[in-house]
Amino acid sequence: MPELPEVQHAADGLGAQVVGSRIAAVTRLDYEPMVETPPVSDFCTALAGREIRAIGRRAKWIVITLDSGLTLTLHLRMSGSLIVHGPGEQPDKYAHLVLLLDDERQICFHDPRKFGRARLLDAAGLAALDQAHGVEPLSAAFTLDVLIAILRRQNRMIKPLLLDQTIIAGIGNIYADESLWRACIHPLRRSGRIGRPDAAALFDGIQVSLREALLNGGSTLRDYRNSYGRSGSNQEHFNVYDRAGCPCPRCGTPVQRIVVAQRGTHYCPQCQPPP
DNA sequence: CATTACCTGCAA
DNA sequence: TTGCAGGTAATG
Repeated sequence: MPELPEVQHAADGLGAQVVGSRIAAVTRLDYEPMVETPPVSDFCTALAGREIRAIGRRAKWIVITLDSGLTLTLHLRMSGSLIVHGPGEQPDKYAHLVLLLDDERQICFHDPRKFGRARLLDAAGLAALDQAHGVEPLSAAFTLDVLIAILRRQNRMIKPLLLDQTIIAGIGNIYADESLWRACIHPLRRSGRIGRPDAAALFDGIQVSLREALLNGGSTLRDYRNSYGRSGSNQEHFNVYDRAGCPCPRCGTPVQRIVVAQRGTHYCPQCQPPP
């Protein structure tokens, strides 16, 4: 579920609540595959007693900087959320990882599908995580010329390209569809055949879709909640995502749903002409 | 590039 | 009961 806007919002909300707090202990870890590295016992030991210095985001990873020099990184995958519980509040059965803070609050990694992952990284591990991902689409490094270079160099179907985290980081199925609709580009078009005007429209479409979602607190289809346990509202602003059969907001043509790269894909057959 | 697997809940 | 879901890694 969570894509860039949801992960950013989750990270911001978590940071506002727990930066400066200290992790007393890991009090629950009932699904060990969630921790990819280091071994679970080391993971728990290294977290105990550490102060949270900062919380940010890289791609779809939440990045938690600790006072030990290590960095806790969390990926929400499809159904994860991070919620701060008050003292004594009992986490439900989906809270597979719980960090108890020294003021008795608890950071709960809630994830019904158990796809979420955690890594505790040293500086080299953090650098490797960074290098494994592409440009941040809301950063100054992402310019129209950078996007055009990507489109030319890759020359593959535009939708799978947008979903490839090693090229551009943070776009997922929702915002790929929404960005392409804004740019009037068909999801099957080859990126190498997208000219400068369409690339400029895509550049704007990506940034507008992501920024709007961020302002709306992200999109909640089923599981996503922010760090206060609240849903986002951006799903009320979808133009095409999850709206098969509904009228296109621009021209009224019914939105079509096809499958591209094994993902449900929504577009307007009138505004986004086939290649 | 396509397919499958990882998990569970929920809607059809 | 079946199929589908915001993501990604591991296979042919």
